[in-house]
Amino acid sequence: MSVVIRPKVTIREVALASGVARSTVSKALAGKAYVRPETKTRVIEAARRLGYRASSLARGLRLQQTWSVGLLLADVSNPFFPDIVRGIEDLLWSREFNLIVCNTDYRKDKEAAYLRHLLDRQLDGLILASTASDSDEVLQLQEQGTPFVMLNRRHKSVSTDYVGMDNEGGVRATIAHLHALGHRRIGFIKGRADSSAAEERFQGYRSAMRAFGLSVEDRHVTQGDYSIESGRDAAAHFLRAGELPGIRL
Amino acid sequence: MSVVIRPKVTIREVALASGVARSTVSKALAGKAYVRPETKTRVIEAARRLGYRASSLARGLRLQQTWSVGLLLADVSNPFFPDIVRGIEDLLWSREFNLIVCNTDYRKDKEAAYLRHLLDRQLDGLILASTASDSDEVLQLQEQGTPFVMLNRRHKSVSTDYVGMDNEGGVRATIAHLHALGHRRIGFIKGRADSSAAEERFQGYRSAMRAFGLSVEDRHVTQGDYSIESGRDAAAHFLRAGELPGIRL
DNA sequence: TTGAAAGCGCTAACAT
DNA sequence: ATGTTAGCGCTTTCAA
Repeated sequence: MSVVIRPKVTIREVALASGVARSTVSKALAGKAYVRPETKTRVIEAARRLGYRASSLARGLRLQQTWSVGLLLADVSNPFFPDIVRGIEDLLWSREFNLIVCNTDYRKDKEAAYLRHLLDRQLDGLILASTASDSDEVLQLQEQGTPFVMLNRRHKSVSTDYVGMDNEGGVRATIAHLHALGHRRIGFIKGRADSSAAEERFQGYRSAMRAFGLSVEDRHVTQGDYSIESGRDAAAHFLRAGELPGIRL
Repeated sequence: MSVVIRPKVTIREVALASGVARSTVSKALAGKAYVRPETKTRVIEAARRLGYRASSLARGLRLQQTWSVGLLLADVSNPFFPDIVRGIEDLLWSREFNLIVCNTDYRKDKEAAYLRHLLDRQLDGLILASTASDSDEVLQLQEQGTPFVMLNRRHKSVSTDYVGMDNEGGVRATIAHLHALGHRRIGFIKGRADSSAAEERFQGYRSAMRAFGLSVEDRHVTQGDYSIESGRDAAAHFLRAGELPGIRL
């Protein structure tokens, strides 16, 4: 088997083929600036014939753009995330941008390493969906001027763009519901300590309990970490204690 | 609020700061080639102090590399995929490569468009997990010389690298199991027509049925498309027909 | 309307 | 051991 090595055709070949300068090819293809219609069609035709596609590496270096955004999340295989990834990717696709997916495993070091790595890549934007609430890197990002959004996580001191859900309100509604059903001993499994979302949910629990005149007892609150195992452990804990919690979060 | 614009520090700054040429900085940082130890530490120190990080855009253009691989799949939010994405990303992370995730929605046109797009990006490799078995683009890929692997899908005419599961054997084992349990009327919901995996599974169904001396009846075979809806429709179909299928695939 | 030249930031071949 | 030069492929002044 002989392998056909077909060198990628560059703007140079198109220029040669259509008898104009490289800069003219660029203009003709970009569609802006003055180019004689006749020249323009000739260039476009040559480009088509040669199968020319501009190198995004070269354009990127020149324009300082990558048409890519990075998404930092804890773990794509956590069922919480795929729909989010999907939604983001859909929008990016429509804009001809690419999505780079990064799993941080809830680890600060991995997250920081990834962030550094992504900065080298000069991505056009970053979506942070797994950042610890006290991450220093977020601060650096802001200084660096890289556009980014926090997703479902807030930074505890730095003010940033943020998209998220009403964690506190959600838990309050849940507890109101259980209360309406007549439940009074309502337990709570906390999320990771460094998650602002977990913190907000716990706030919701406490304020709702207080609002209903129920006391928050230590034995009704356990610590989880969003994993299946920690949920099972917490449930077992409640059962062993002879408690049947009305809510598992 | 004044925004601090801190220009990205380039190799030039490091060269200036350490009093050597840009090429020397490059060598010193790369760690190969001859550089006097003293010079080397001076350069490294300057780089550290200035927070220098080489632009991967510039390096990429020069080295014709992107340290990225693209993954084409039907839909990340299909529960089949997240674990695969996760596994791929884990390996890439360890090699300091990035993963670009692309949803094709089982659409040939979207897949082709994405493929073109990814070729412009000059990715270092591609993983095709959603390609129709008769895609022309696969052929082009091969001619272009871009390294790629087919995942769970085979091309019907082109021979490529391939990673997949034993579709036929899996279904045969399933049917053997049902048969051992005493079932005789065994139905089958086919996957998408353009999927080699679906084809292999159906082969497994037919050969296993034959092996057990069971006839494959039209009313026991329906067409699905991997969506929840199509599964529900097929199940409803069987139930309406007064059949209780022993297998839903 | 077109082309020549410069430059994005880097690495490698080639002097020195 | 270090520096000079060229060039990756593109876009954008600027000049013609």
